[in-house]
Amino acid sequence: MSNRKELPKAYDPKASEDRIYQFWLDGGFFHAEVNKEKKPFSIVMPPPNVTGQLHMGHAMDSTLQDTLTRFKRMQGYEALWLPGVDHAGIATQIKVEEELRKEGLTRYDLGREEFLKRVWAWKEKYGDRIVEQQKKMGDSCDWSRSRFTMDEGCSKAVKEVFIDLYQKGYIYKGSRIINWCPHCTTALSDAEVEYVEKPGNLWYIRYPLADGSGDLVVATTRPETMMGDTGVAVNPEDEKFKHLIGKTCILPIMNREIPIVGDEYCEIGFGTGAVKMTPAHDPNDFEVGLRHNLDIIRVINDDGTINENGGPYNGMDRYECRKAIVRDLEEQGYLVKVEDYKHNVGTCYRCHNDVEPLISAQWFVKMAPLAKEALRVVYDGEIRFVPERFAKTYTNWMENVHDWCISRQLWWGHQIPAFYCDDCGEMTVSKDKVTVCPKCGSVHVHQDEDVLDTWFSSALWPFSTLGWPEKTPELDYFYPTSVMVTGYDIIFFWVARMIFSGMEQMKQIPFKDVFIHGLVRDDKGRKMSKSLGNGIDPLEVIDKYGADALRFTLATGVAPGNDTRFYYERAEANRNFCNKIWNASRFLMMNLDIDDFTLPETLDLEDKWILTKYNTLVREVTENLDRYELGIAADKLYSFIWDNFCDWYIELCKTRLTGDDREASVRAQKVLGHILSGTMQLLHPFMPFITEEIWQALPHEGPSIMVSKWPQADERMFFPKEEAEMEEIMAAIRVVRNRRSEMNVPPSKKAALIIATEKPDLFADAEPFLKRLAWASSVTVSEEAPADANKMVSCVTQTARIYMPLADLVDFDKERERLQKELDNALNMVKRTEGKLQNESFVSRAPEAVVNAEKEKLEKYKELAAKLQQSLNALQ
RNA sequence: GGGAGCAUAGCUCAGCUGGUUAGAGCACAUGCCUUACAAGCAUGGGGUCACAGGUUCGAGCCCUGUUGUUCCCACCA
Repeated sequence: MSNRKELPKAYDPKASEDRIYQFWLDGGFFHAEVNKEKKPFSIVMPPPNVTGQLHMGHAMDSTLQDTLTRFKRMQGYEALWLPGVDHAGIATQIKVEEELRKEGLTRYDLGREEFLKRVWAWKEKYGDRIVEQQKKMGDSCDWSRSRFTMDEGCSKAVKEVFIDLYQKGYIYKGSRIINWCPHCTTALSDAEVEYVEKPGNLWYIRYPLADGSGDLVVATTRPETMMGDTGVAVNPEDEKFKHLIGKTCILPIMNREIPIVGDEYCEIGFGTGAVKMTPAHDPNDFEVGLRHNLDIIRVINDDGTINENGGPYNGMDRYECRKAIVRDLEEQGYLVKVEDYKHNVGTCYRCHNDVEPLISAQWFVKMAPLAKEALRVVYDGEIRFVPERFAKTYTNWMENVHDWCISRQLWWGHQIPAFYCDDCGEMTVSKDKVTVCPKCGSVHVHQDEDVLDTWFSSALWPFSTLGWPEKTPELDYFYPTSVMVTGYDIIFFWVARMIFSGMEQMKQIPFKDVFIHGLVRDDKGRKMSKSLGNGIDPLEVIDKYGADALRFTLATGVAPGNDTRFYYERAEANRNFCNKIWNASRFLMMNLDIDDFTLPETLDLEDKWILTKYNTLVREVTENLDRYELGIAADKLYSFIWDNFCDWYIELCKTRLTGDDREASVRAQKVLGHILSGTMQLLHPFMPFITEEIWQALPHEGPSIMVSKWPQADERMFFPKEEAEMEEIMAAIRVVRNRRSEMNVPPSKKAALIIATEKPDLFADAEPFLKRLAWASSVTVSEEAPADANKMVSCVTQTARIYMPLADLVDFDKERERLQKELDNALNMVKRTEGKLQNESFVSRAPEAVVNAEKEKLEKYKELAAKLQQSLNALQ
């Protein structure tokens, strides 16, 4: 017996995971180096926010990336998974400001420099938290190469790119309508605005014509902007209003005379047909204003209050103002009517407050020239989206992309490297700090106060993390990266921007494949969110069921790119799977007295069967993983391990392991060990901890399963004939079990089996299996049915008629009925298959293999039907 | 307005380039403490693959349309 220590009955992830992770770290197995002997495989991790705490989305991201990385590493690639953290401008600044507020302070009280010190301190304190959580997931990142978007190298890359794009004329500063968040007090890009349908009103307001000849009614959802109205637009083709173009009307409350202009933008028949124009607070009005030279009057402050242009409403909050102005309009008789109206309101993706469109001087990236290459590489298939449909999401967006507003009125981030002379107003864009104005020589120079959009630095992530702008060996070796793994929710924010940045700076794609996954939702299909309080903490799941169970849950049962719901029941099922694996290996350990798993010269029938299944599994799992079909690969592993290996092969081996034949026992141990350790290797990318634990406990070569060589399908280990024969035995076992179960015969009640078959040797050799797995007291094999068959229970497979003398338990009328039903079924199949084969066009057009399979099928059903008929006759 | 996804067992979902009698987990029913595992074993019930056409020798899968549903983009006041 084994001298190894007794293993506990259930797998305990807590006892293993931290220890194993530390073992991997100590072994340096996560580290990747430039190694010309090997092919590179690289993934840069989408950097989680420094404010962050691991959530299910990260857990999903991690699982997929780690699975791919571990797979490729075992396949012999130099596999780099490069981790990092994002400074997350707005999110982090908000967090620190909240902290300050508790002390009764604002960032302005501290001043920029002091405030930034506080943020850095905060980053030091919380920045590693998520890393610790990623380690709990088992992530095999090269932590020695971890990066931060605001570290020295990344900051250098940011400046370099800014200046490059500025010099090419792709970055410019201009006054345009931008999305402004009054809560975060910063500009946002279009991508950072989320539109939410909200119930609102449509207010109809009367604007009297200046010449007193009548009035004009406009409809608006935003009456609080009307102090900024500088015109009214009507469609030039509109018969109703045509004659008013060129005239003026009086803006109520403000009593300002404003022009009526004709513009196509105004749709005939929509609303009242006349639209108030507020160029400072609406992008469309702004465009119309440009065409007709309308004044631009801004009425809303950065903090969402009304400014001095707002007349009586000066100082009011925008929503207060809305109420006040509606009341005033009504009192003064200008309000014609109010309708309920559902409309989409832009909200800030960080704080979810309503965004205010307003005119402001900001920095922009001109997108048209950059989009061209970014589109080409996807059209041409240089970059491939998996699943493919996301390529369309990407191209649709990129084809219609607007210029990117990149300046943010924040302090936390990369400060824009533009310098202004206080004396002559000259602007200088420079990598190095400018202290003297190059135009007038003044020393009164200050840097632009604004910082860049967080996504500006993320856009450079695939090359900035590898050392760019320096020409490092890492950059040369690992770039372009192999695959980008991320959720579909950040295709626009991030994937799109990495692609055009990569093309512009590196002249090379940043990654070959984009592997897109969906969102993890709660059990009711809702998005997990803080406000709903329905988020499930991955660490809690790990605590309860183990990291392997969590990973397996996230990797299976979902088609690529689709959303998935998280159920504790699924994690539990996968925990049970861990336990199953654990007990299978425990079983082997208890029966193990050899030191190596080299396959024996002689293989038994069941060995050939499992080896055939196993080698098919190796081949398929490898193919599936290569095609990013992780769920399919995992499913195959699950059913191989549970069904083929545990439920059948281990049971079949028990005869040899418990028998007296030493040679036979050794053969079984070798094959068991060979398959189990190979299976652990195949499963390792999905379930790294338990597979390592088991692999270490078994005889093995090398320091760790994670650097062991990925199994190869062995062409000499496919035995189709024996595979089929074994399955004939299994079919017999199943059919006996089935009959016994129907008759409620307990396993303790054994029965003699009398088998009539054309393959007596095969079934005679299977006697131990039949005894053990079909509860046979004895097995008699012959070519003919017994004479007293009519007094026995019978069951039939394609190759055998099996009789059990359990006559006392059986109602022979029912028995006949059952056999007749089975016979009818078989005859139906024969008919169906014959029909197919008699179909001339099927035979001539279907591939030969399909036709042959159909012929085989026909033969089998014919045999089955014949046997059923014989059994039935015996009962007459 | 544009684009995309989904609709398969009671529930949640797989089903890869069309090819055996459509699968899994959970739930359900029956019988089992069979010396790896009751977090287990054995057996079973349960599906006109949303609907209607079409292509094909063959359709859950491809095409067209319909219905329901979800999401993304655009943002008509």
